[in-house]
Amino acid sequence: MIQLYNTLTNKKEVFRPLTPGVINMYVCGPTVYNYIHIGNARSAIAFDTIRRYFEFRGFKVNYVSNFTDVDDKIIKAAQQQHLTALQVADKYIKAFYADTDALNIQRATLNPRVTETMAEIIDFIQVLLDKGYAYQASGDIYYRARRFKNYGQLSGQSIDELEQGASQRVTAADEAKKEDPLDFALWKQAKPNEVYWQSPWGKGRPGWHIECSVMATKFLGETIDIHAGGQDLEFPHHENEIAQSEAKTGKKFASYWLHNGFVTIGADDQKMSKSLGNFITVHELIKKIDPQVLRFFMATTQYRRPIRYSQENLADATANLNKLKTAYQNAAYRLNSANDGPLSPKLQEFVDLQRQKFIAAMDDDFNVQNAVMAIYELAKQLNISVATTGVSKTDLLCLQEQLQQLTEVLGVKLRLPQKDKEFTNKINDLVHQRDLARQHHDFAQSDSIRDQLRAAGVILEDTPQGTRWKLANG
RNA sequence: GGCGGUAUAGCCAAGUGGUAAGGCAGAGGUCUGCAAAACCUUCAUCACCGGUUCAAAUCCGGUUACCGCCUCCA
Repeated sequence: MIQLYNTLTNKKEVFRPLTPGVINMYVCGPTVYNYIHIGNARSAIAFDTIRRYFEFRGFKVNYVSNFTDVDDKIIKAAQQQHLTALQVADKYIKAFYADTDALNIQRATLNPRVTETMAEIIDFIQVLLDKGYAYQASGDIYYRARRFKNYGQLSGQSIDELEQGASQRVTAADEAKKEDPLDFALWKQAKPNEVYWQSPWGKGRPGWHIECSVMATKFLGETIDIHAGGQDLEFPHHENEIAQSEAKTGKKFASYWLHNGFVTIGADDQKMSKSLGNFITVHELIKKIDPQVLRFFMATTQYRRPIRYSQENLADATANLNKLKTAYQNAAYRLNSANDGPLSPKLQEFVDLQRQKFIAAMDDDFNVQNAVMAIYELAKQLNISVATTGVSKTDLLCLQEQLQQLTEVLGVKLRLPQKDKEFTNKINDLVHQRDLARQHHDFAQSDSIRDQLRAAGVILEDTPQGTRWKLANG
């Protein structure tokens, strides 16, 4: 039984998809005018991990995440870079895939783009106009927020309080066109030299909120199981999506709303955001650190909690990940000399127990902190087994496989890429020379070889089964 | 002003009534020619005040601090 914290009700609820065994999930994607920063990555990692867990539990997940490929920021970037809006979008979509692939984020089932969904967006707006939920105002189309009786249900805001907040601000030029400050744009009239689409209301482009309503309902149906995104989207973006979608279909838009916490940075733990300018792009960061470390760092924090970005926390994550990788690799080395034999029932029982604990923790709103404990238990037992005389290959493989499977749910790979054969032979040769020196108690010579290898990034470890080696950088 | 979220050891963090999981770092030990890796041992009364209770980090009331949303932002 999986429980999710539903932002719509502010409660943990038992998760029941509309169709048993199938999950339709929509995650708000990025506006592609820049490289994604690690806050964006956090969101992608959080929901990728959730998706992986659902799949681990046997669900089929239809995972749709959009690209906002036309908006003010893109148009501005295009003008600055002397490119078309389309070219800017294409460039950063490509970069998005490069970054997310490095972070082992599975590709979505579908990544629809706003510019490829224009006909449906126009139709959708037309329905809202026909139903009286929208109105024209000098070329723009706005949504009548007050007309939608449940407006504010997701964010827990009362309409009047919102109005109070809004009233403190200076009214912009566009505000004057609206009937009510709460209203938001569905369609914006094109300004000179802007990219535009032809509509029944003239040349223009969609407002920000409408695209997600259209794409979610188009590709996943009028009622979807899970709608997800960052906490900053809860209001007004998701609130407006509900208003648009439910006004059109008369049906519940999404059963469960999930919102991930922010990445914070600096002494005062400020939210990392593009508007504050305090962001670090994935593109730059993964030049300096192993993308798997970033993945591990973010995937091992429960999705609703904030993540404090700091060198210390990153170093912590590195150490923890290395611990797991080392256990996995040491087992791989030990397998060469392990005995054949049946699986020990006691070990089987232990492994099953850890797996159950992992599942119980993840079932509880993806409590990854508790889930990861089972992973550490497996790694510890693996280390103990590796050091046990006469351990069977079967036992080692059972532990190793389970460790691998559970970390893979977090999107973290423990298995190393194949090393170059020529390189491997060269190292093995030196290791052999060192072993000979050690046999003759020529420790000056053996230590010299070890130092030489260390300088080359190869670390030697002597075990009762012989000398194993690994690369310093993992 | 409204709404929401946090506050547990140097750091990350679990824990929703029964006397503080786990990881990193630190200290000590075992193993090793020395290392490395690993294993073992050790390390906190839970922001503050008051209340309920045989018993509270956990429930109730209040206070403080920090963060976020209400405007484009994952």
